[in-house]
Amino acid sequence: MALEIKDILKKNKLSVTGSREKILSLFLNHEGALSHGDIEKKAGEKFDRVTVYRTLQTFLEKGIIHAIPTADNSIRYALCKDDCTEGHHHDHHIHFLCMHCHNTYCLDDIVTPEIKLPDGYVADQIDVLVEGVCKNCKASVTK
Amino acid sequence: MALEIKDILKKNKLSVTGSREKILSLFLNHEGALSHGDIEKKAGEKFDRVTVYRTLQTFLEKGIIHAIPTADNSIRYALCKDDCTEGHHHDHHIHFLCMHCHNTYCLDDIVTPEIKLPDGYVADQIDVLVEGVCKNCKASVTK
DNA sequence: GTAACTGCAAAATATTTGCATCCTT
DNA sequence: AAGGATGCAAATATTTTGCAGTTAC
Repeated sequence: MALEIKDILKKNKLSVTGSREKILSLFLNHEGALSHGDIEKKAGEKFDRVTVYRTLQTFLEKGIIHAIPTADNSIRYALCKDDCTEGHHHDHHIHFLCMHCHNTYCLDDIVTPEIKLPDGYVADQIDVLVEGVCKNCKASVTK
Repeated sequence: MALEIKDILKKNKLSVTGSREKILSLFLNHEGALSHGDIEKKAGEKFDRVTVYRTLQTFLEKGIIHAIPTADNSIRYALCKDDCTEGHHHDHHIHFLCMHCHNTYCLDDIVTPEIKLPDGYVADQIDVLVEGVCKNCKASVTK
């Protein structure tokens, strides 16, 4: 796992530092998306808050993670798939926000939205946020 | 128009005050969504910033407006249709963010998304944000 | 060794809260 | 008249910036 982390950083022409390894490992070991606050908490008191801001910004610019705006105005971040490059993504994202465990899942390559726009509107990118109950929580709730 | 504004406030059991009339009129006279900053600017220097916060909060709670989270982390607000009540909406929203004029349009009752979730995921609410070029800008750009 | 990264301090910005005053009903 | 809304001041929270010291390559 540690090797994978270093590889991702090197592939993106980033120097391998403790904070980057730590923050990237948080994403790799967490199914779902993380908020800035989540990352600060999970990283312990080891890193300055400013470093978290700057690391997330760097990861965003490199396309390692992407931002997910949610209805409660708390931005979450999640790992991008390999085909996300240089901060640009393919033309649609599907995210699922579980009302039960509050995890955010990226379902990008699982479903495809069909959006019929009115005449005259041209779509360039589509972001879908679905709120509901995720697979894991559903399983634990209903037997 | 002034009558309509008062009616909306009264229908929602809100007292009719200058700031509420002014802020509500901004929404009624603007096709698209407004950010907190937009509202402060358009309202001129007449209202305290705190009043804008509190008025938007009140309108949100009454379901007069709803919040639209966007990828750049700037929340916008837009009028709700009549069937939005008490801060709860129907189960899907479609918003269109124009990359040209930067307006945000609500297309709620125009299109219906078809989202096929993986097994085990249960959807409760669906929010769609489409980025592209709106009808008005398309018309002005292409002859 | 050099360029880049980090932590600290501080500035800038955004949001919330308390309270006295004013306005709506 | 009474309850609610507003403005002001101030407290909090969030995000950004500058710079000196440290680390990666």
